[in-house]
Amino acid sequence: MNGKEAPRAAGQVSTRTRLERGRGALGPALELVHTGRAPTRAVLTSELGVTRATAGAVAAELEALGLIHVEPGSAAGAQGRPSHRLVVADDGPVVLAAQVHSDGYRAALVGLGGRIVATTPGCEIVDADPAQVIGSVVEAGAALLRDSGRRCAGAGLAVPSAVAEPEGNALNPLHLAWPIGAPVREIFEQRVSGAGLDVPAFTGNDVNLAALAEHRHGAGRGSRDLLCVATGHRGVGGALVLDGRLHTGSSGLALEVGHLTVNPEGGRACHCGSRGCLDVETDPLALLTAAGRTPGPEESLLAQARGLLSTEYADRLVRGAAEELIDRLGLGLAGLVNILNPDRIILGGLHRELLTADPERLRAVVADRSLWGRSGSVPILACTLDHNSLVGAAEVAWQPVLDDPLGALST
Amino acid sequence: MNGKEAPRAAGQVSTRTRLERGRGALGPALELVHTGRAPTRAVLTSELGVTRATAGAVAAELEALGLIHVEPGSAAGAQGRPSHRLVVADDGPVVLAAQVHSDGYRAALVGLGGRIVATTPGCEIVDADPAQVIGSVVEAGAALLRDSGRRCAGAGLAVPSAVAEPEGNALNPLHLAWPIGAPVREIFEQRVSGAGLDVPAFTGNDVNLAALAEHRHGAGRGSRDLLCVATGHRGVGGALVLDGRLHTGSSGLALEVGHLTVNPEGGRACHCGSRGCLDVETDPLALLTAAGRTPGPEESLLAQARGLLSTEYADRLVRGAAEELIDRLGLGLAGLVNILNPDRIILGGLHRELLTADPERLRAVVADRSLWGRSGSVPILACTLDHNSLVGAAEVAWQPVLDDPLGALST
DNA sequence: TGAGTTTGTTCAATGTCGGCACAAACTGAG
DNA sequence: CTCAGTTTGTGCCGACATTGAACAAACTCA
Repeated sequence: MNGKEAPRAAGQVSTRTRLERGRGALGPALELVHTGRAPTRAVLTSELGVTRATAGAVAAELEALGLIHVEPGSAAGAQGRPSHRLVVADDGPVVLAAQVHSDGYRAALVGLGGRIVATTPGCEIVDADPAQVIGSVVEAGAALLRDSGRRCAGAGLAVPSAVAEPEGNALNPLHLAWPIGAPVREIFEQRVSGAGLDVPAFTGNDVNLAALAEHRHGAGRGSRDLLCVATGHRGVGGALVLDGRLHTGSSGLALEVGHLTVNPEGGRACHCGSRGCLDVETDPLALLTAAGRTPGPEESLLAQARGLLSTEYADRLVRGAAEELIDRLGLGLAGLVNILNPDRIILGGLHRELLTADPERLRAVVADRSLWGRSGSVPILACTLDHNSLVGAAEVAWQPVLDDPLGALST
Repeated sequence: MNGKEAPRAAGQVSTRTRLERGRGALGPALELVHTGRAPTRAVLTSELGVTRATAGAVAAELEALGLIHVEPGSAAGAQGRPSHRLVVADDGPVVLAAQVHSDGYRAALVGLGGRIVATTPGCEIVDADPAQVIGSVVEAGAALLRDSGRRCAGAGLAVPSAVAEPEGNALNPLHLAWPIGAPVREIFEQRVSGAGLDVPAFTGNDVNLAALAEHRHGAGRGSRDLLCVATGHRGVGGALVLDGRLHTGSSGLALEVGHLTVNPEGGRACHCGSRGCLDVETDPLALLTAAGRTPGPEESLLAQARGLLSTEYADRLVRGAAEELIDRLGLGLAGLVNILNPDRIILGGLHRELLTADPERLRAVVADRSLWGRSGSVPILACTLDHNSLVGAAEVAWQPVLDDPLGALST
């Protein structure tokens, strides 16, 4: 108990320890390469706002970590010495991405840059128990991982439900027949570590994750205020990406846009108790019934609705139904524009098809019902990424590495 | 043209120059003192996450800049050596804050910590020309500044209109009889520099600025996702403060909540062409007419509505009118909660009075129409600051100093 | 082939911040 | 009143990321 031999450990320790620091610009640099905004070392230098010396050191360190490759030379055609190309390492670590939706589940390995390295085929769900389903998809992903022999840096899961923060419970997995409040994050974390993976695991809403993926690798690139609205098989989801970060609100429930009123004169009854909600007015079932079709059991509602739009759009009834949905969707988007003032809107699922069917009509409705200035003429684009929820699940799994490559990979 | 004598200046210069850097933690430290979150040097140390040595150096530098005072000792009652108190300098710089609303204008000098150092009485508007009005309020502020003899660090103006970014035009100054699109920022900047003040000048919407002020010094302290809704004399405004920063959207038009539909069964006609908008259903005029009163010309509508609530709330007709407005307001807030998922809501203007009249009713409506989890039980509080728009105008004027004290004050 | 341009590399200098030791200022018990 | 215990302020040194500048390398164009 001699003070000299046992100096107090709790003296004036700062919150940031040495280990988790690493080189300061390492994270931002990796994010620039990851999102394709730094194709060469020269633009990395200017994007980071540092000297060439620092950028060189940072790039070298990322290469030493096995995350990127620095490829010298390459005839650029421009004047001066060609800059080294920065590319994502094709033999680097991957993350395990998983998605569950009302029609099935899928697992994949995703590298930096949003590249899907390997994927399982879509599997059907045979059990309504969330622990079973999540266990299956994690197992499928772990099998992919074993086959690939690559290092795993994290795991992410996309579910078709709002996920409450900070608990990680699925609050409305209505179309999965899961119990309300199912602890999906806890289940996923358990299954991931149960599969022998000692990596951080994240769970999020599928539309949120899709928006994140589109922001980094798809139609949302470069946007600072990105609004994403999508309908999958049933119901409508929304997401907002602000300054490159997903905005999920204080408890993960932001952008639950399904119950915006878009049919003031009544409309279809919604399970929320109200009528004319975006959820029931613009989803695949709404299109089918508006077109006078009775949905069959052989295909998913989304597939049937898509088929209707692509093959029978000339039909007067189908076209009328589509225009009705477009008007309703436009009303909902205009309401969101007045509140959020995004600089870009991207649409996924059936909404994507509605946009491509008649982009002018949708844009006109949004502009007409938005109030002032340029907010009404916000660009509306279609999602461009395949499996964007899956890639989004990978994005959140990558995030710790993007924030602090040295710290996340040293463990 | 000798390369040796004239070295290229554009070599590998980084974007951050030496002058605008200053000590790294200087800005965060000043913000902590400014918002009252660092009353002593000890908590400054822990809040910044640095060592005592660094915190001491930072505090000393802020004192050398004349922004704060470091007062040694002060019997704290607790164990150990009492920590030096950090207080805002009462002889330091001030900013010029100005506000224009439909009833008049006011100028003030505001120090750090949101302290109003001096203020003009409320002045009536005699001219509908924005340049005249803004000129008058700047002149009044400049006179205050001359009398005080203190240094001016910036200027801010609050206007009752959406302000489009990046131009700074007032898009809906309807109740001021200003032309739509009046270049208020340009006018304000011109008048400020015309008054001999070589300081940055900022212009914003009054509710936005009020929300910022409440976040830093009032009912919004500590909130990470703050929603503010307020009605002044006519119309309803909203604001969102995310992580301490005002969220104005991509072109300054976010949170234009006035045209949310809150009366689905028709309701009053709004100038936007629709019916049942929040704007016309919950403003002072709506209360007066719902209570069967014809507004008189002697007082402002807000004052008359406030008077009605405070003196005649026992009246069946008045109470019924108030409850109708509360239900409509609750419907609007619930819609915003579903989209934004704030962790706190604060209400200003007449909405504040409606909340205090029957808080339970309002909270019940919001909870009933919000969808899941805790998002519906979000705390709803009344604004607490006097002149919060004025203090908010000061906040944006202070912002450059808070971001980089050394750079902002060295010029 | 050489001038001009742009980029990568090396290295010393700089400034910030962490870690440590010690002094200072208070409380509370005997 | 004194002394142990606790918490905070200060001075000093070292680690280290980053700058700045000089120089080499790689390409285009005349």
